[in-house]
Amino acid sequence: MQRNWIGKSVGASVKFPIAASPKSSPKERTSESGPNNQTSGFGLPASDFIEVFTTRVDTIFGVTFMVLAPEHELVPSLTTPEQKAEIDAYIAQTKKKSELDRMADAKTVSGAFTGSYVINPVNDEKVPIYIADYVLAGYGTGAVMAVPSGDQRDYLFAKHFGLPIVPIIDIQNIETEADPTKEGRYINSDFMNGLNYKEGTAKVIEFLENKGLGKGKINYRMRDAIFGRQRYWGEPVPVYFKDDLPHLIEEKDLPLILPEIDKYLPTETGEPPLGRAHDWNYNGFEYELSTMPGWAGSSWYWYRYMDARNDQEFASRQAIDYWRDVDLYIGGSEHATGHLLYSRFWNKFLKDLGLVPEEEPFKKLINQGHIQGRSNFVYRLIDEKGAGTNTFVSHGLIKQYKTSELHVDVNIVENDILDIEKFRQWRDEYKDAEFILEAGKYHCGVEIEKMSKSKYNVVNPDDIIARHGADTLRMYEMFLGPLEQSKPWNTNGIEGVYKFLRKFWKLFHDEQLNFRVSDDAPSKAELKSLHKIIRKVEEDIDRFSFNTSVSSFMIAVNELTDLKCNKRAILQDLVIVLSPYAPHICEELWEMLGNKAGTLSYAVYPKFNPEYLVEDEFAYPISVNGKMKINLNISLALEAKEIEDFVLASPEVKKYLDGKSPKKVIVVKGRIVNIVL
RNA sequence: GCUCGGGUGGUGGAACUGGUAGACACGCAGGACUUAAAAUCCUGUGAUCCUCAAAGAUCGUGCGGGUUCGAUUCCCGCCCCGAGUACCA
Repeated sequence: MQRNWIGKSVGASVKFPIAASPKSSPKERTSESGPNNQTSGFGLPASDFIEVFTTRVDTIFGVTFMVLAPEHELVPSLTTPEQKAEIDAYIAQTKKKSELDRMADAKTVSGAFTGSYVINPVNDEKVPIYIADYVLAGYGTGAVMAVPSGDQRDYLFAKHFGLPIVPIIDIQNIETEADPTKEGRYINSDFMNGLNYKEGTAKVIEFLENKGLGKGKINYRMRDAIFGRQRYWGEPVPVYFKDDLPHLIEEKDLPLILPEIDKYLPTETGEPPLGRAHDWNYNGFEYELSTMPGWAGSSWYWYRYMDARNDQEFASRQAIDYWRDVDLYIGGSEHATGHLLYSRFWNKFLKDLGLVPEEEPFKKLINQGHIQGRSNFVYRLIDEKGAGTNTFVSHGLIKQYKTSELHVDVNIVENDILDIEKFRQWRDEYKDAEFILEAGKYHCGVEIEKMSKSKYNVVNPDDIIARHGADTLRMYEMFLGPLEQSKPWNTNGIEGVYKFLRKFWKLFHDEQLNFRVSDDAPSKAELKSLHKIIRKVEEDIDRFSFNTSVSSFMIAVNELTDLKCNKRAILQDLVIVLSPYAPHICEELWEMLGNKAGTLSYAVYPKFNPEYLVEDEFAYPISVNGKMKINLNISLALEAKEIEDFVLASPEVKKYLDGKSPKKVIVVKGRIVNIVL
């Protein structure tokens, strides 16, 4: 995602000489363009050329016009007297359009002819110069060489203004739209004719370089790089103005602190809020009134966290060398292109200055998913006149009726079944509502949307905590699925987690719910259950897979319940392992087990002992031609050849062999046996 | 258009590094306990076919190919959904 945002494009920069027009001599143009009359990198006056950036310099023989952004600095000097009215009108029209309109309006073709021409450097053809708002002043040079046969925007523009469209590649199909292909061989391209894309590009760049009119170039585009904000909350910029020129304030006067102001609004004259400050100046000189954007601080704040009370420097070298970088960054993917990109950028800068040790600021990044809303609907019956009635049709039956869909509060719906009584109480207008039911129940429709009050799909966690407790909510959030996945909030499965916690509690209690834990030595099976979960949770935490841990806890508690296990030696360790997932209930049980209250967080995580998990037999799946047929219990002490003999000799397998001898037998010890017939 | 995710039962999801697809949970169905309900417990639950039953067979991880003894997993080509972004030459 960041690659896309940086916007690297590999291409070439090409200069198109402006054709001398009889009505405006080069001299006049030079005087008009004033400060632009500098020499360019090519050793010629900049204003005698229009420079463009292109990623397809190979298509230069297909150029049939040139387009400048309306804001381009050469527009006034290029406009001939006959075209002045049209150009002025067009510029006025684009200025009126907001940035948003311009984007929304992307499909409408508009533009105006300046009356001037440039010379195509490869074939000396005169090419008309237009202006159009599809060319952006802020990107490249604000000018494009238009190749209507290869670029769709140029194509539409050419069609609209009746400009020629010249095919330049033999296999190009340009009947209905532009064809940007790189396959095929060049035509209508003079010295490039017959060459392919790679050869042609090299050749044309060589040609332009020899003439001093072009060179290969890589363009970058950095968005949102503006560093000033006209608002109060932000770091003030340590700059003052003297004779209208900006100067940095002395280092000894840092940090510059935000001044107090009466209200956080622009001044009456339209200055930013800092303009309201009284006596806020630098030795009598005015400060810059903009403040820094949010990403100024967010691009390096983790270093400040390392040494927050340091009033001498942003953080001491000692602190930075100790903490170095951020081990794990968890955040939403909406930060991937903004905050996280700039953070890397700043960090590389700080590294180059030798102020920080690491090239990259974050070791690991996780984008957590978003919880979406899950809306429920009821379906109101419509009468012949098209008016809504007070009768509601269950979702499965709506095809048989004419209905309109209405959002219903998800808090009066359970597992998509509407609580009819609560619905009647929900709003006065529904108090006499009638229902057409399916098997006695009203089924609601479902849709995934943003969580929003207007959609009545907002679920308040407090309600869930009141009903099931904070541990249930916490575990259910983990149980829902992988951390990185977005999904709708849906409490349909919450009962399972709630039941699990009660079952867990019951392990420590007898049938009358008296606390009862035994000090007997644990059995092999109990130790196996415990150590399976110790290992599983350790692995799962390492890969941030919390949903699978919760499942495994359920398995462990189910097994221990079946074993009727109430042994301290097992349960105390289980409490420790479960405590990050269900801290409240575990803290309670920890204390009941006789430990000092509040010390569970300091308990040592139990040590996994693989010996308890050692098996001496394994139920090998036996497959025939890759398809699983049966399981055979075989000692794990046997080696591949012995396993093969055992399997082929067993009567259950002989049935599948049908008297034939197998072509091949694959044995993977401890995993599988596959017989190929 | 581009970039990044994702597609597995009725549902949320599991499957380590190519090795028993559907763990765990919800829902549903049936049963036990109960005057009843709640709670709790037990059994079943991918689809199709076959059978009185037991058992069995075939298909099955978005679609089409490929590699492999073996593919949800690897490769090639598509389709669909979600998020972000966009006249960027």
